[in-house]
Amino acid sequence: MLNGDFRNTLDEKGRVSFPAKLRSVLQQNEIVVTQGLDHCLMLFTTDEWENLSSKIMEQASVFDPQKRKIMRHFIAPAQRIEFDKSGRLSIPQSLRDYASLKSGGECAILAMGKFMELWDSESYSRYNLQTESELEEAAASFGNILL
Amino acid sequence: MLNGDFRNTLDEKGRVSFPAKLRSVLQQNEIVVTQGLDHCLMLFTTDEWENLSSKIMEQASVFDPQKRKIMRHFIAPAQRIEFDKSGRLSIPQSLRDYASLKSGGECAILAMGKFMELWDSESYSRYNLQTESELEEAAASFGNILL
DNA sequence: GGATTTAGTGGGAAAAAGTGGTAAGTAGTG
DNA sequence: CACTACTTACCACTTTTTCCCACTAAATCC
Repeated sequence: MLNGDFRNTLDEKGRVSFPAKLRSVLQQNEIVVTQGLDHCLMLFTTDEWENLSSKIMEQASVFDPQKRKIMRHFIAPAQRIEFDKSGRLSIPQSLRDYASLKSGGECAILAMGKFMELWDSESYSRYNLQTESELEEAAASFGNILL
Repeated sequence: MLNGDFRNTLDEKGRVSFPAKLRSVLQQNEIVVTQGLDHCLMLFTTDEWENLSSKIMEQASVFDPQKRKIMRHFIAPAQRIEFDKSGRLSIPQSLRDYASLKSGGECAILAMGKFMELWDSESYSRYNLQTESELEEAAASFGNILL
């Protein structure tokens, strides 16, 4: 079970170093990156990705507009990326654009359960501000689980 | 299993360089291009195309208006195109028109499973904006797969 | 608390990918 | 048959990516 919240910088060449703590849990030299929701990127282990994508593809018919949307959003942008010698990921341009990751900017890496998210730090702060009120409501509906 | 999301430019002569990463997966130096849905082009390996088109043709009766439509839309405009020495595809005029690909404009190449799509970049952005709300709904129905 | 290891950052050189243009060939037209 | 328009093939250049090495900062160990 993955967890963690890290801040690293995306350098001029579009590389982020992937937190060592997460790498040691993953036990593999590569990861699958694709578009997520709310304009962040989602990261999966190769196994998790195979699992997820095959489930999507099973259901996917090109003639259903919603499924086309899902395929274009999640399946197409997915890329297997290997860590370099210093444990960094080189994020492809199109994915950087989607998550508005700026060269030289800070990004947030969140790990939760079976997947991870990669955010532009500013976008993430903005998201947190905008959804602050939703948190109360959301937490309320989970109240009985918590205590 | 193909995947990827790339942005390349269509030059003044109607050529797009086909992403090297996809070419290395395809293992052949030609591809079949035809009209797709949502005003993009669809690209197939020759094998996939043979497979798909013969399935369409089996069912096709000239006396059913819907099937005439399918044949005219997918079968008729299909073209085998070879890569040039620098790995580019020269897109025929009529297909460029269908996808409103502009000379000197940027285009998006999406790969998903058994086929690929070629979009005018602007049209694709427009599509993404228009379908942003659908994504939430569509993703919701896949929520249980994710976790 | 100082020394050693580990994580994270930055940059240079080589390779690969993508782009633009000229020349040669082909087909269609008057 | 000649001319024009268009396509194809080839070559040269630019940009991006990849690989490697070096440095700094932080954490860990004794």
